[in-house]
Amino acid sequence: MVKDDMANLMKKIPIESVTLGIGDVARATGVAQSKLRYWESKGYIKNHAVTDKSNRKFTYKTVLQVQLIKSFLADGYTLTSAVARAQKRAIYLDALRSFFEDRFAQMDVADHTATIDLGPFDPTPSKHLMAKRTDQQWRFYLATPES
Amino acid sequence: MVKDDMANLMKKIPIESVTLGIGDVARATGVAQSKLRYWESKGYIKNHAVTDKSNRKFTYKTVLQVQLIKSFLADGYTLTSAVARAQKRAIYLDALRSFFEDRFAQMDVADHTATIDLGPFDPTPSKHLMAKRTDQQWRFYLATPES
DNA sequence: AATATATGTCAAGTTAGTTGACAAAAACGG
DNA sequence: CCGTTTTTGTCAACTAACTTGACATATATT
Repeated sequence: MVKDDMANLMKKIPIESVTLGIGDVARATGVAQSKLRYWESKGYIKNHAVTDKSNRKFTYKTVLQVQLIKSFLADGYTLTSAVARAQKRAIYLDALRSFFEDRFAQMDVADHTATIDLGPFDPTPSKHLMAKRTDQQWRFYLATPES
Repeated sequence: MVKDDMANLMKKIPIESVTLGIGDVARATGVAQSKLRYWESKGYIKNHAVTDKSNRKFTYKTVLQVQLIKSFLADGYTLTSAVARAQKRAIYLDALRSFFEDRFAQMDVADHTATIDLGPFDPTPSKHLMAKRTDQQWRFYLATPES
């Protein structure tokens, strides 16, 4: 049984610190590099280049943003409104990350089962909320924390 | 209030499909490119290059793996055993992802609160387990799903 | 129709990554 | 401790990836 502090690892490599090149973003999203350059020039997506001479770099968050813009464009929105709509949804990633950092206290993985300790279950704080995967399915239950 | 199917977006861009260059991995982890090349040559980390002529590509999972190997090395483990130890923890990311795909039915974000519907609470399946963030803190509660 | 927005292409130049060779630490086995 | 193997760094020549700017063009917008 492997037992470890997963949240700690995730904090060592914040997702914002992982950047990728324009080719990687284009491949992942199916959006042409020329579009990405134009969108960047208009300030719709952010360039995280390390120096002013170096190549463009983007984050995973931008990848999601680009994917969103792409689908809104496909739905017939103009670029400007597609960007605005994508903007509102960008906060999801932040919310998601804060949830993981806040609540994934501990995680155990054995051969075929995984268990996540989600910390105190607020309606009954003496018990911990646990999630367990068996047979490809996650189920919740309450447990009294040890020690 | 923005309301949308976030899990769906994340599924459109599986994290494994996002690849990054060796420079990006080196920057994110602080591990030298020469090390990464050597580790790859020994099969400790996987190269996802698109063609046999093109440059090395790695995934976010590899970034975590590299970070793990690095910390085990710093703890005094040999490279071989650091790799073995990192291997066991690599499944965390898969477990995390499967939890997310399985359980993040819906997510709502308003100005200062975020709410995640985690689906039926198995001890009381008629109610849904909800997570809500207020004041930078996530709390769980049960709710009767609407319609 | 005229103008502004959005995208594609191409060439010449720059930055990033590759390989192979070599050197040299660091770990290992006896 | 010594010889060997593993692991890492550096460097030069080469290739791949990306950049910019110019131009063409298609698609809105007014």
